[in-house]
Parts: sequence; structure tokens; C-alpha cells
Amino acid sequence: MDNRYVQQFKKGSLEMILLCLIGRKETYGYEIITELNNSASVLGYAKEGTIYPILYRLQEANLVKGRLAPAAANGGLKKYYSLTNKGREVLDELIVFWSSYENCVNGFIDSYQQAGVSE
Amino acid sequence: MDNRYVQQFKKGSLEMILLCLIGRKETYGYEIITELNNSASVLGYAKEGTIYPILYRLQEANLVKGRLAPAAANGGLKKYYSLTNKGREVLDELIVFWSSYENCVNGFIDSYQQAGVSE
DNA sequence: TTTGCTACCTAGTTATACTAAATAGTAAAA
DNA sequence: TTTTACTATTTAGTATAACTAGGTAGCAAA
Repeated sequence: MDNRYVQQFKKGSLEMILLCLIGRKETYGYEIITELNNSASVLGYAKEGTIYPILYRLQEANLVKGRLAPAAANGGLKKYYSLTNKGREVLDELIVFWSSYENCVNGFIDSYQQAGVSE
Repeated sequence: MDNRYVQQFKKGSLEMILLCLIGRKETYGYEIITELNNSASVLGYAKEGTIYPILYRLQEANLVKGRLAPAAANGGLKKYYSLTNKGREVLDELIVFWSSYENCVNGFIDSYQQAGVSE
């Protein structure tokens, strides 16, 4: 699969995925990055330059709030994020929207495949 | 739902949707636009400035080929598009990718909702 | 003191959908 | 005859989001 498609499919959903990860448990940027990369998912690898700007946007939009905490073993400060009430509302809306979006896209796929069958 | 999210979710999938519509039956830009708008789907409205550049890209990538035909009743020339062999291959790959992408996103959603349940 | 790991940040680029027009032909209404 | 409306395509400029490719900094072990 051409990596260009992977990149474009991510748009919009990456933000929702980060909200899901933060909503599941308080977490910080580096952990999100390593988690996404370890899952070695269809999304490919997430780099710092992708994740940190999203976290910043989410904070600006008041969907997540951050708190600083010293690193456990070594390294600098961690910035732990958790969902705000607004963030939880928006995430729940996004999940509903995602579901209808899925159905919409699958509808177009089905109509293509149906046409192929009847040929 | 904030229209910003709708716009971003479209990225990547709109191209696949156009390939599906063209693969179903030979069609032209204006018909695609009216069809998308009549379906009044979750994708919102598609404008000319969105669809025609995609058709151009798909043709440049040799995924679709066009042929000119006079308009039926009135209006100017229509440009009918159909899938090339390469276009059909790529579309079939895209559909497989879309399926695994769906599963991936749903996995993150499930893990968020599971965490909420166990609270 | 060099390497490696944790952890965060940012400037500039690319790709895609967007707005907002312009162009042009035909038919019906004024 | 002029205007309006519909069909049909095209394009210039803008906004957004993920990308590349770095930089900063603390700590521990080699």
C-alpha cells in the first residue's frame, strides 16, 4: 500500500485516537508515541513532529489538560494529559460520527462490489 | 459535529469513493457531484473545486481514463471516466487497506470504552 | 566523554479539501 | 432580445494536518 494513502487516511482519525488513548488512562506524549509504534499498526509509525503538535492543539481547544510530573527513572519532565469534560463530550461525538462515516464509506464500497458481481 | 472533523475524515477516502463510483459505472464529474450531494451523506457537500482536481489526479496517476461525449439535452461536453486496469487493482487494494484501517481505529475506540466500563 | 535512552519542542514542506470565482453552451421565461 | 436557470468543466488561492528533519535537555552506563 502506497504510504501516501496511509498518511491521508490518518487525517482526522489521529486526533480521535489520541483522545481515546488519553481517555483510557492519563498518559504523556512519549508514551503515546512508543505505544503507537509498538502496536505496529496499519497506521505506520508516529513521529514526535506529528504527535506533539496534536497534543498542543487538543490542549488549546480545551479537550485535554496537562500536568507536569518528574520523570520516573531518568529523563526530563513528563507532561501528563487527561481529558477535560469537554474533551470527553467531543470524543463521544467523534465516535458516533466515525461510526456513521464508516457506514457511509462502506456503502460506496458495497455499491461498487455489487456492480462487479452483476457483470 | 464540527465541520472541521468532517473535512479531515474525508481526506484519503474521497479518492477511494470516486474510484468506487467510477468503477460501478462510467460517469462524469457533474454527475458525481450531484450524486454525492443528493445522498446528503455524512460527508457533507462536495463542490466542483474538490471533485475536479481529484479526477485530474486520478487520470494523471493512470487510475481512470476519460472520454469526451456531447451533452444529452443541453450544456457543454461531458467527460466520462472509467477505471483502468491499474485503477481497479489500486481500488481493490484500497478497499482491503480501508478494512484494516477501520479495524485499527475501532480497536482504539474499544479500548477507550472498555476502560470507561471498568471505572 | 561519549553513547544511549527518556522526553519535549519546532521550523519548514507536502498533500488534500476548501472557497470563490470564471468560462461556456442550451433552453425557457421575461 | 435579454435575462435567468441549468448543465458541465476549470482554476487560483487558502486552510488544515501530517510529514521530515532537526534541536534541546536530563540522566545513567560504558
